[in-house]
Amino acid sequence: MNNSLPKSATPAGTASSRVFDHLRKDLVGGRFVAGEKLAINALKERYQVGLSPLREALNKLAAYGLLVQENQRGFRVPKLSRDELDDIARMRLELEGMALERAITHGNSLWEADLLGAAHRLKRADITLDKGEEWEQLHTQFHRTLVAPCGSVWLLRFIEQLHDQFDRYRRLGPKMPTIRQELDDQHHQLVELALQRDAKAARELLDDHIHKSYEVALKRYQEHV
Amino acid sequence: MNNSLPKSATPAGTASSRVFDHLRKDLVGGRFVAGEKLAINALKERYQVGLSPLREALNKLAAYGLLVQENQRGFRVPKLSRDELDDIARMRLELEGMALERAITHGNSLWEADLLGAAHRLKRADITLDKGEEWEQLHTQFHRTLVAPCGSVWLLRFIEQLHDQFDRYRRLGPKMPTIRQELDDQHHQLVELALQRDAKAARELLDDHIHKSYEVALKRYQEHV
DNA sequence: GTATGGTAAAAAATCGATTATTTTGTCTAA
DNA sequence: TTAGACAAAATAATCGATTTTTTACCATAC
Repeated sequence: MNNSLPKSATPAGTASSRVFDHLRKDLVGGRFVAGEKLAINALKERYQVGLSPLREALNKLAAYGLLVQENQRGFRVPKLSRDELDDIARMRLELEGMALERAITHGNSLWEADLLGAAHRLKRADITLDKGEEWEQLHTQFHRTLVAPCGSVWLLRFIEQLHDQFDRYRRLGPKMPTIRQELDDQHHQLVELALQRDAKAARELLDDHIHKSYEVALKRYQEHV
Repeated sequence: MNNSLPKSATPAGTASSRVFDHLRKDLVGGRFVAGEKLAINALKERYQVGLSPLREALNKLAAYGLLVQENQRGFRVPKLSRDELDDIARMRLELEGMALERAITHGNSLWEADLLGAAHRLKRADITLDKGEEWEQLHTQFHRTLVAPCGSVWLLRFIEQLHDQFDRYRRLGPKMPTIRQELDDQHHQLVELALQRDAKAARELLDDHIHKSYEVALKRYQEHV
């Protein structure tokens, strides 16, 4: 019997995990305003789920740091602050730099292929497509691939968390084409340096890359307040 | 009217947050066997809560990394592995070292007082009292205090997470009095070096401290398997 | 005017029961 | 004996309703 049919609208997984993924994307993408208190009943409607799976997702997001939970008074979207942005950027510098050096040491030829693929897909991405969501997806994937073979699951976990937090700032405003091009170029330079196994140069470039992204994020934050 | 009476058994907070705290302690303290599948109904009994708050707590713990959640098949206690222990210890070296240097730079006299207090309470702790739980509490608190003024909330968050993970290994077996004494001494030496603002020496000592703790944890893990 | 207290409405948290999925056990056919 | 099919049991996930707590509003006293 053929059980492999797509079953139409069964995206696999529980209602809770689906709403978690969706909410996470929306929080990182700035679909909620920082500091806002979440109206659970409205979210039920918005995501078409019941209360239980929704609350489970909210609890997970709170533990993950994309929400803050106050006992007996629900969930809110964390406030943004200059201090926190600085903190996040600095931690990205430290942790991603560390991870990149390790990745260049350990990464094999499969990694090289993945990296080339991820960079290529990112370049090809249609930035106009639904609010740049496809580009965002591929951009995240590229940075994930870059550090993937660092050998530490905890380091990767922290980096992913920081990325989500950083993007809350970076994605506050619309795309900035000029600086955008510069950052895109750096992605390819990063791949080259990685393939050449030049850990030192790669780390310096990544530092610069994060620094430039930080400037973008900071500007958007300041315009946004 | 006097509303400030203790209200006997009202430890404040929601059922969910209470069971979260309790479960976290039990998971870190090794009250569950690694790899074990959690029987939710049994937990309901054990912690005297309903299904909803219990599941919310489990979801938070999964996001925090003290449980693994598999869609449609509940929660289990994460397995232990040599590789992961190595990873955790290495990350502790990196992150706590970084945090300690920053703390020594930024910490003020209030911090000095807190640190002395935490070290003193740790020394005074009755290690025989209920399975050393009081000592564990104070030990955690000491290490938290040590790095507290590092200036990065994310760094502190990651360090706390790593501590919980590390303790799953360290607390596998019973106390080892010989090495225990050596580690206790180091706590006081750390305070001294911190007060002297000798960041370099302090970091080296902390490295050694974590290294020794790692040896303990590794031995316990190997005996435990 | 400000503060205090009381009530109604809203929202959060929790419960009890239902539904969906996985696991277990048994039987049958090769 | 073993693989597969099926049913029954166990467990996970979700729903709908209830309970608890907070918030908003208004009246009264100082």
